[in-house]
Amino acid sequence: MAAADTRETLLDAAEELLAEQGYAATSLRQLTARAGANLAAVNYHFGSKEALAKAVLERRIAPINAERLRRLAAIPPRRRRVEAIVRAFVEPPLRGGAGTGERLCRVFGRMSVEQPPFLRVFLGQQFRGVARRFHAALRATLPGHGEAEVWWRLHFTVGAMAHALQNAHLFADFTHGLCRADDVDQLVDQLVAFAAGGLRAASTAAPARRRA
Amino acid sequence: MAAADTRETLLDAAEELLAEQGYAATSLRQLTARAGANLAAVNYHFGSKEALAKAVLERRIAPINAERLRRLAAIPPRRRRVEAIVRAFVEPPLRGGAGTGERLCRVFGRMSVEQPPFLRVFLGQQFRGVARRFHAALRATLPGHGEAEVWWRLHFTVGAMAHALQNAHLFADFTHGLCRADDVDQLVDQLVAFAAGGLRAASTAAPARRRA
DNA sequence: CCACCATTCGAACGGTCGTTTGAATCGTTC
DNA sequence: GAACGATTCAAACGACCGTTCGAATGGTGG
Repeated sequence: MAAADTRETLLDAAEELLAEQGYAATSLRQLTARAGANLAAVNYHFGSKEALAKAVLERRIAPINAERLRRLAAIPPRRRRVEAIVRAFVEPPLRGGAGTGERLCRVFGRMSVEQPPFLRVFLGQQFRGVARRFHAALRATLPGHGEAEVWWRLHFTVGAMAHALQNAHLFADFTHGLCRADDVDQLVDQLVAFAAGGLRAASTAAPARRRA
Repeated sequence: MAAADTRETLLDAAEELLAEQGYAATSLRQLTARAGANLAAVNYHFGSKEALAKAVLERRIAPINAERLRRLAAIPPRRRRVEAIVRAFVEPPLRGGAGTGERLCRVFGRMSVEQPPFLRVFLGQQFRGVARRFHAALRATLPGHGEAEVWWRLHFTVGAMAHALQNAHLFADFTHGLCRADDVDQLVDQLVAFAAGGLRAASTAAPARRRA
């Protein structure tokens, strides 16, 4: 097998296993076995397990964030409604770069939750710029909402997206197969409607609030 | 130290570490050291690491779900608006049983994402009943929405809740401290407004949809 | 054909993991 | 105070971890 092939195969196997089991629970022996490569190949091609995990994310994040910004910019000013902005934000990661939508999103979700210390700074840097752009676009479309409020709601949207894919199986059980998160079209439509509704909700007054 | 104390101390230490690092990344040596107990204490009191993790969840889930149902039932029929139902659903886990709100929710989030195989069935059983009750209550308040649709949106609400706490630190960085997830009052208010808005959003038509 | 460099391979390293064991210790009961 | 069950303890078990190393292998340019 050519060297480039081995590298790519390792990245694919790592992407699968990180999505299924997370970072700590995935061993290099299991990973290289699935990739049909030698155990030492990971350290030869990437240097370490951490570097491999980083490479898995790097391979996907950049194209997805670029696609998000491309779609955001492509929305005609007359159609700058919340739905369109949310769709530009959630659809690229859900559909993935190359048919890897669900798996990729699960990797992100896992990593962002497991947060191996070496990834915190890295993940923050990768998403900060895109988040700012969408935050600004949403504020422009929702003039009555405060800055913090829109941040909160964008954050909630990310959570809804990540969770829906993470727990696709559990969710299908809950609903006796009524809702299937592997139907990406349905998922995107439902998520866009929900998040847009949440973003548009009346601004919270914030003063004197009741306790329980 | 009395036996009951050791048991409880182990549960507390496990709750902290599972929230911070997840299941796979937490070792029993680290855990027992923090609890000031002997390494063998875990296997003596709980039988295994898996059983300890299960016990951590069991200690909290039942009271929280009971509180959810209590609050749901306590809503006067005249005030059965979406906001009240959502608040009854999200506030008990966020505030936690005994000042442990954030930590507990992080444990849930971690576990539901990491999904150690031995916990999948367990978690499903614990939440199925409560989820059904809230699904029914929401449908009664939102007569125009379909069954699957309300399931989707309840699922999204859970994701928003879990994610907001999981990534509290990252989020505070993004917003330069503008949004602090450790301010539970603010978090609950923002989440209730967002989720209620999302739940109330117009029903998705579902037919012929565009592709990007 | 040969020398060369990149890659693969089997084997081992030290270290940590969850678990088990058997003896030491504690609190209670007679 | 002696006997006893419950609990704690130090130590070790085998297994698996990420990483490293030197030899074997492969294709390429001289």
